Amino acid sequence: MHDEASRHDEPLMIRSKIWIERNDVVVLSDWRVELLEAIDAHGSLRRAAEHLDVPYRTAWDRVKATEAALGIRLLETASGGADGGSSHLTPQAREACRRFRRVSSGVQEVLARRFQTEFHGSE
Amino acid sequence: MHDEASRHDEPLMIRSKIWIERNDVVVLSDWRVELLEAIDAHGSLRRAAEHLDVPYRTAWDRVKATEAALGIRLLETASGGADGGSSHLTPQAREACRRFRRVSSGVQEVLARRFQTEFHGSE
DNA sequence: CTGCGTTATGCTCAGCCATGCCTAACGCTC
DNA sequence: GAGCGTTAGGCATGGCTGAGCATAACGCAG
Repeated sequence: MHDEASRHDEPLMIRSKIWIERNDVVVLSDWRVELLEAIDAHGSLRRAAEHLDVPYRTAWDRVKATEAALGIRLLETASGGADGGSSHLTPQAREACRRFRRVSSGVQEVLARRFQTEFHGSE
Repeated sequence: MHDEASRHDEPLMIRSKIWIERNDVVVLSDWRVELLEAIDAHGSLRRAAEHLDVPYRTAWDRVKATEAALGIRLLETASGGADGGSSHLTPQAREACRRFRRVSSGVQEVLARRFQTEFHGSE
């Protein structure tokens, strides 16, 4: 033990995660919303995945899991064509993202401010 | 696939985690603070562990990890004696808990209120 | 009809982490 | 000194998750 990997030269950081679940399974999370927004921005699941530096397989899994948990269709996809294919968000997907953003907005900033006050960036 | 475990009869729930880390290792978290407070309340690591329904081994590991990451001594322990032994928080441990509580206080309530507004308890 | 890039999905494997089991030391009581 | 309950820690194991690999289908361009 005592690998001493926790060197004390780096500063402390406050972090947080926010998600929605049902029956102990994740329905929506900040990361998943990021993924959906990246898909929307790139028009492609594959490009979104590599933009977030996560395997395509993983990204696809999460989208499917989210669709199942949320019970709504999130993507309108097309395979084949000049560009190989595409993925776009459904209106309900965009609405879900917006709602989630409204729920979680500002929390990290509040935490960062309080953290600064209590731990003043060191310990 | 499609194990259909995500039945839609149960309501959605908003959840969150808050923690402090350094160099990607957890230094303090809401769960760890709970553990420390339970130790303080019971005067024993073992009783705190079973109160939180977690193996003693795990609880002890987390305390040690927290001490290492935080760089301060958290427990004053004694083994042997009439009661078998005891664990009590050091003043610095209590101070760390208080600070963390001040940082994270109220967040869950705010999220719950917003969540209620956006998803009104269903979907 | 061949090639290309994307969607879609199954399968395997490795790594991590929690859990559990075991042992030792301690110090009080009887 | 035997017993008890607690702290302290080593070690094995099992399960879950992510990552990687493989494959098929699709539809347009050339």
